Amino acid sequence: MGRWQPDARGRLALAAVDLYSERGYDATAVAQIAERAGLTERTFFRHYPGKREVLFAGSELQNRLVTNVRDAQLCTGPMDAVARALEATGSFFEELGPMARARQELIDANPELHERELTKLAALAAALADALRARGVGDPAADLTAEAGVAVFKVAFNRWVHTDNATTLTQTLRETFAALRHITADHAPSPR
Amino acid sequence: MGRWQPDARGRLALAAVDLYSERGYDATAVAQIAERAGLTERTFFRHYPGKREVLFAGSELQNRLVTNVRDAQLCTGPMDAVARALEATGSFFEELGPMARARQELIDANPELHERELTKLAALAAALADALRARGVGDPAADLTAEAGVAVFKVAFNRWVHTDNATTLTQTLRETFAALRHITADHAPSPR
DNA sequence: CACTCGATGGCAGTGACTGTCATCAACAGT
DNA sequence: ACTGTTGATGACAGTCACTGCCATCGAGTG
Repeated sequence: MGRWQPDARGRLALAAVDLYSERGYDATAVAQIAERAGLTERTFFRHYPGKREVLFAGSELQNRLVTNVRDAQLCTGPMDAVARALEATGSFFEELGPMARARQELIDANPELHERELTKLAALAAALADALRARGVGDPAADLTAEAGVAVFKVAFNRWVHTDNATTLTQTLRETFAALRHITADHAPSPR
Repeated sequence: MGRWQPDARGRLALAAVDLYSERGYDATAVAQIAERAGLTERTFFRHYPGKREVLFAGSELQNRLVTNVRDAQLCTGPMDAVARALEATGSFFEELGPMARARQELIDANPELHERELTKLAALAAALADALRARGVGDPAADLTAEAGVAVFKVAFNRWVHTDNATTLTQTLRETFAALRHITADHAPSPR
């Protein structure tokens, strides 16, 4: 057996989420997280670069999206590629189920965490735009498609997460993309 | 004459921007800002809630946008209202001229500042969505229109700020809205 | 057995931010 | 002119996130 208990990182994450839920994010000190995990504060910062990052560690969503966009059929337009890539991630969240909702409650309750989420979504948009450029989409179409796609995701996810599970996230995403299509179709160019 | 020099807040802002530009944001301590302004660190935090907020103090852009959306003609669709409200703010930035670019350079050089900017844009989207709902726009159309509008603004502003002033921001916004219209028009509903 | 390596502890330090109380000119009312 | 209040500031101690540096010590390696 090792000199230390296994999976220090996982224990830290568990302790952090528990404490954030129990006493609130602000009222939780890093030293308390470390103590509950049987470690020291210094070790916490060896596993996570900050207090917030425990809740934003993975990059699986971004990886899936980029892969999906890269592997999309060549005939599809940029918005189709992004839309289908996003819709394909619905299962990702529905597997997590109530975990995703609990996490989102934590984030919504803290401006600092909400801010961190926005930068994660911005990174996602940047990665999507890069994937589109790799498909030959030019500028500013690549950035715009990525940003618009993430905007749709924001609205759809927010709607899904605050609804008592009648419709799936994938379905909500489809409807939101359709709504964007209608909204922009009504929009006429501004007169000079 | 008062007991103190006038406009403490303004002196703090000036000192902060100067120091951020000279030594960088991270290398500048709040105590140094206060010292240059002839004040103490404690007083800085009485005028600004944090080190970042010096660069994000005003809310004039948001006020203008909300007013413009509220006063838009009733016959215009939601996206038209948002598009024209945004295009009307072009003059706001062009009056500021090179100040806007210098500020953006600072922000782009620091992830912490960039993060703050994202939450300001998110607040702007929320305010736009509220203004749309006040016009009778329902959900999720209000949120979606606001988020899409802000997405367009992000791309257009980024493009304008990194270009040597050939075209105006208003013009860039018009083109970007047109690009969004083309991109979404090509997008077909996903097959079930 | 010696040697290295990797994960951790310990500890001091910096800097952002807060709570609290003291100060003191300006101002209002009498 | 006297007095009480107010408002912006100074002064100071304290908390907490985060960092650098060095020590420790079991586990693998030769």
